[in-house]
Amino acid sequence: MAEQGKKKLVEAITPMEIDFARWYTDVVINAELVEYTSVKGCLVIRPYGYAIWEHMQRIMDGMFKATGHENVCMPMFIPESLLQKEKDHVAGFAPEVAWVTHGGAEKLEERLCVRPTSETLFCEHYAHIVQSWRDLPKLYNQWVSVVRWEKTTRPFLRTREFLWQEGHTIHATAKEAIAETERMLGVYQTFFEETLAIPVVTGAKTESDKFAGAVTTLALEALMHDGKALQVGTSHYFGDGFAKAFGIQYTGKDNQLVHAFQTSWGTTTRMIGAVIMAHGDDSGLVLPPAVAPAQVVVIPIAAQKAGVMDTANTLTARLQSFCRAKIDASDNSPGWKFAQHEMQGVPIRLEIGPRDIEQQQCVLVRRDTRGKTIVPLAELEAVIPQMLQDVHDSLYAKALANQQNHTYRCTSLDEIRQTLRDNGDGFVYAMWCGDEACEDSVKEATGVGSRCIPYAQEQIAPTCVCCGKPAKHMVCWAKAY
RNA sequence: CGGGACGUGGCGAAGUUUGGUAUCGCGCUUGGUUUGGGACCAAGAUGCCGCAGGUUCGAAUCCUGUCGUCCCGACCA
Repeated sequence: MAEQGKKKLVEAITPMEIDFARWYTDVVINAELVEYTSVKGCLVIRPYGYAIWEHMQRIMDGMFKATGHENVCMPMFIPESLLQKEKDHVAGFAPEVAWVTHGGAEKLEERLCVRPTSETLFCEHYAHIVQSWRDLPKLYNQWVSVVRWEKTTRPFLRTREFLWQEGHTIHATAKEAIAETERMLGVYQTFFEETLAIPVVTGAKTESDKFAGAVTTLALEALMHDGKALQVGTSHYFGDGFAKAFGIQYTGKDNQLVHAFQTSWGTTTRMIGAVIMAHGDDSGLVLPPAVAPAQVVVIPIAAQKAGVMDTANTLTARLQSFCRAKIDASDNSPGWKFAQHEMQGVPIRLEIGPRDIEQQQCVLVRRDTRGKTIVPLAELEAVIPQMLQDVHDSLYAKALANQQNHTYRCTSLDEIRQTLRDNGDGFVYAMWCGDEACEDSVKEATGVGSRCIPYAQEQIAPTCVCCGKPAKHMVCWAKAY
């Protein structure tokens, strides 16, 4: 009874098993990542959520710089006539753009679209600055927000305004541009594995699922706890289609005037959603150490007892010389703090109280396993970095095991239905003839859609899972966000 | 954009059927006692009942519209 009274005080998180969607929203709110505003799909990213984004940004931006990219910043507005220049592109995006029609009280002669993506702006710019083969390549990236007037919205996963990075590169040859598309997919994959501890399936999108205006779209798909796929990054090869539409030509070494070849690639704040749904549990967020705003939280026990706060403060300063550490000196009870920092996914909790000080030790508790270790204070410099690495490694291993346990290989539509019913949602690997009608039929019949044609191809069967004609590819199918 | 649910101090709810003084719990503030898994006592503060119209002597409650949130579908990073 007393326990029941206590539980009522706890900010309830709906258990995943009961309702995964509610679990997700409970976590984003209770971990203080976002706050709703009065505009649908436009959320406040709160300091804790934004700090996670800043770490993602910092690390990824370093990877872009290391591969020779420069940051730029394009305007937010695109004149309608500019957006119209590439017909597939405009057809893809027109349904979800927001328009500016007035400046103050004056109606604009030409309405301006709020960028849903910036290909057209980059193209206009490239048309001006690219004249010679000596001007190529240009390897640009920008960190901005874009607006897409989505009908249904969910924090981080689908918002009307979202933060992202969009890389836009232009090259002399198709070969170079294709290599860039693949290289950046690889950069993303490394980032997901080594920074976010999330395994991904990489491959090409099918024709029907390509980016509007692209020749090919490469994508990274991650599997969430509920067995649904989340597209967490894309890398597009445009050929010279945009260059032709926008008149981007250069004079080659042979004095011939030719069109240039382009790419674009992007990742968004959706990655925060991926972290939540790939690592989180019923106590809240579980953050990979690389992007955790605090990697260690110090919790003084019996803080007003002589020496405790002094020791805790000194210890925190010491930790800060080799990791991101903070102290929770609020007057909440220790139990409250434990729950709060678990909710926020802090990788390691360090408890220090009178008993520990007497013994010159402290208690370390890992967020992911809740494993407790008593460690001599003198050994923290060695123990904590190792523990952070262990947390990362076991998060990755656990996510990978989850992905593998929920990856099914099927040879018929019935088998797909049966497997999903018996084992829950996940990735379904099955063969495909390449016909769009079959792609649609699979979705219709089983509920899973094509996510990508994985690079890691397997010969599961000689024939299409749907029509029985000779198969061209193995496709990764899944229910998706 | 279709189907369903819901908007009441910061949060979660009761009150709406049957119109009549705005309720409860948590949180917050101040003081004190506490502190190894969401502490306790005392005293306080906080409401245009989502918003706009309408009906009525009187609306949180009835009617119309609108905005937002959640869930399920179709579309999308």
